Amino acid sequence: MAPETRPANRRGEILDHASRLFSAHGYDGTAIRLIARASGVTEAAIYRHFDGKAQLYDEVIRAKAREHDIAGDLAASRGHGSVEDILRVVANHVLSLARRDPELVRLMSNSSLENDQGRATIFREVRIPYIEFLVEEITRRMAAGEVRRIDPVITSRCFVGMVMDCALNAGMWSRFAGVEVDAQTVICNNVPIFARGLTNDGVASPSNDGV
Amino acid sequence: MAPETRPANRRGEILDHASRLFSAHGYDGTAIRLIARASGVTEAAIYRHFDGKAQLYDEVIRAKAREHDIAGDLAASRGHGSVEDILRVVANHVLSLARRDPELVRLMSNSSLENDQGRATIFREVRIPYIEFLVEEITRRMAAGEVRRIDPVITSRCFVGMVMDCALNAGMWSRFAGVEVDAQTVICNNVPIFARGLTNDGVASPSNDGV
DNA sequence: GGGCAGAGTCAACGTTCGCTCACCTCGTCA
DNA sequence: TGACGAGGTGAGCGAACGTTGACTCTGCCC
Repeated sequence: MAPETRPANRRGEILDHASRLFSAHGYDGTAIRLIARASGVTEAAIYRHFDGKAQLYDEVIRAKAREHDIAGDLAASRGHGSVEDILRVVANHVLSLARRDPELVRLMSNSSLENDQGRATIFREVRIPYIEFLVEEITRRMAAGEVRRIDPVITSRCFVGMVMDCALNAGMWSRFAGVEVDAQTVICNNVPIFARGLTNDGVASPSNDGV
Repeated sequence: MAPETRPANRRGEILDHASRLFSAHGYDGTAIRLIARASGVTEAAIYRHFDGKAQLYDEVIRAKAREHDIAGDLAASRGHGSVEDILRVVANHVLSLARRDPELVRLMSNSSLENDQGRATIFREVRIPYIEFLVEEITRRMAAGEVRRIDPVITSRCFVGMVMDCALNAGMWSRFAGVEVDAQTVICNNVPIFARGLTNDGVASPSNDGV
């Protein structure tokens, strides 16, 4: 077959196609042959760029996770607003990330036990930034008296877990309840509940309450 | 090979071994040969009992999910105690289920996208019972004025999602934080937060607060 | 006793898997 | 000009995969 024009970044192309296919069919369900065909090269060419399937998968996960600067995005909101505002920032970011990058969502829910390392990589790159941001904010506000005495780490992990679970299982919700639930509706319902449970006075916050 | 004694319930034995292996290695990662060897029969024998690998997997999921009568367990707590008590019942049940049946947990987090049906089965058999119980309880207590005006369905789904995420990712927690967090500690921290956010007066409940 | 159905074995089918080898074709640079 | 390395091809390796067909054994019913 005539290679009309040889692309400058074949490696990146392979990574893109591999990412799409891995997220669609899982690790075991995606054959190197398939990635090669999608990338317009032979399998041997892939082995010029990557050491093997496992390493290719790891690179896919790493690249996908590093595409987003979660910690950087969140840093802009550091120390601003009420606890409720902070929770809203985190929830909004998670859900918009899931909407913008469905492949990442599928990789997150796909990571099998064989590839425990990939699972850990996603956890570290995607989940930890949210948790650490939240821990810091909650701890600060607990010291200031805005937040009741709770365990900031457990609380942050569980809140992030709740939002992640929401993003991961959005498809299931519509399947079983019939109705599609908007992400904003979920946030408007749940963030105030959590915020109210966290704050010291039982009232959500001095911010706007009218929704 | 001499069949010393022919077991009465070969089919059940195969299901058991298949369940263990599928939960350990995933769908694609578990070969029929492996299940056969573990069950002490040949592969052909498995095809005497099941139509194929996909059907075997589906039966595994179905059997595993039906092992537990979640709705029946919860029914005993219907209408009793405060909202906080109800949340605690649900959280306790989920986490004790996860502790008693690690295979189920692994099947839940393993279900790949190829086997979307298995994923839906688990969702329906395991998650829905919790959600429906919670929706009913919250709706009742909202009518009675104990609970603020929120969306019972969204709230229930998110609470169950939070607890499920907690159960599913317990292994990751210990890996990244180093310390193992006890399930009871998580419940004692989070259930009151959620309950306080739900109730009308901002105070958790008339129940005991001393922990 | 004879036929039969269920349960199991053995051997193999065709396919797909991850991966490798020998070879080719460029652009680069001394 | 010519050596060379990066990047690509085509063929094919051995192994593992899901699945099947022909056969055997065994207990049960007529």
